[in-house]
Amino acid sequence: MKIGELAKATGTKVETVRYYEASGLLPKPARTQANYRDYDLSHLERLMFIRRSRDLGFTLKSVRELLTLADDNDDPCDAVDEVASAHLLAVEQKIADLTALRDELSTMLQCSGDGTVGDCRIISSLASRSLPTTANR
Amino acid sequence: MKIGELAKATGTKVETVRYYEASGLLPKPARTQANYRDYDLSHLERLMFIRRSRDLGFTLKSVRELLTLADDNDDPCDAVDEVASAHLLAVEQKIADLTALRDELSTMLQCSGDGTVGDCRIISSLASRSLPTTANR
DNA sequence: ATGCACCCTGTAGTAACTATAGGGTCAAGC
DNA sequence: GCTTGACCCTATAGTTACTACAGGGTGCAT
Repeated sequence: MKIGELAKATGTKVETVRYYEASGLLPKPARTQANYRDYDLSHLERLMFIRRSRDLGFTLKSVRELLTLADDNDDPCDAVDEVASAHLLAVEQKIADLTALRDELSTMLQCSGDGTVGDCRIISSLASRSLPTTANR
Repeated sequence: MKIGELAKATGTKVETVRYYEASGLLPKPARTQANYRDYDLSHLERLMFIRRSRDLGFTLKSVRELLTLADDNDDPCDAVDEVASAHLLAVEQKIADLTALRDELSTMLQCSGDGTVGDCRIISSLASRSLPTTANR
């Protein structure tokens, strides 16, 4: 199959497919006489794996790891578990961070009124958390 | 104050401060005879505003908008409100996305066992969502 | 033979920094 | 008076995961 078909079948852009090849995630396919990439089922499966992993928020680095692990069919699956668990933890952390952030934002927005910028609470709440008494963070 | 002091006072890296200047967020300060940047209180305040906004997840583009709006002290504060509300919405969307993702990940992880990669459920659940019947997405 | 959709390579652009190279400045200590 | 170390300067490249050209070739239909 040609790159456009592969791309469509996996919901990927053509450029992205080429990018995955360039970064070594997708093996180089055969070429037709016209120098077109010619993919087979194994490429399709691998690309689907990559896309699904990306959809689940794994970085390409993690995808690379997962692919390496998946290729070694006899390895214990602990390492896979580790990658996935680490990612789950990271996602949970991000949710917690974003939730805190949402609360702050919505507090900030609640006291917004009809005034001008001069006495806008949003602006002033952005301007100051702690004033220049000591260094923060 | 010198750039290092400003950086420390706002929890910013020196390079980041220079980057904000280069991208027009922070006005160019005076220079000492030795060509060192020489900041005053207004810079400190502006940088604090920027950092606080960034901490709340605003993009630099939004920060730029907020700063422009904040500078125009007599404008109605509606525009500020709009930027902040849009951001709140985006954050809420992201939380929803990540929550769905977390659920999928944790489902995936629940059925992980002690086997080898050959029958690892994580790998197979990454490999296939829908098989090459139709295009997805 | 001409149009159109598709393919090719190679390079640059995106966001928001971070890091490096290769240099100058300043105050302290010997 | 000279060195050492911490700081400052500019300019450029690297990071992540793509996306978007520019400039060209291919294949099929009309």
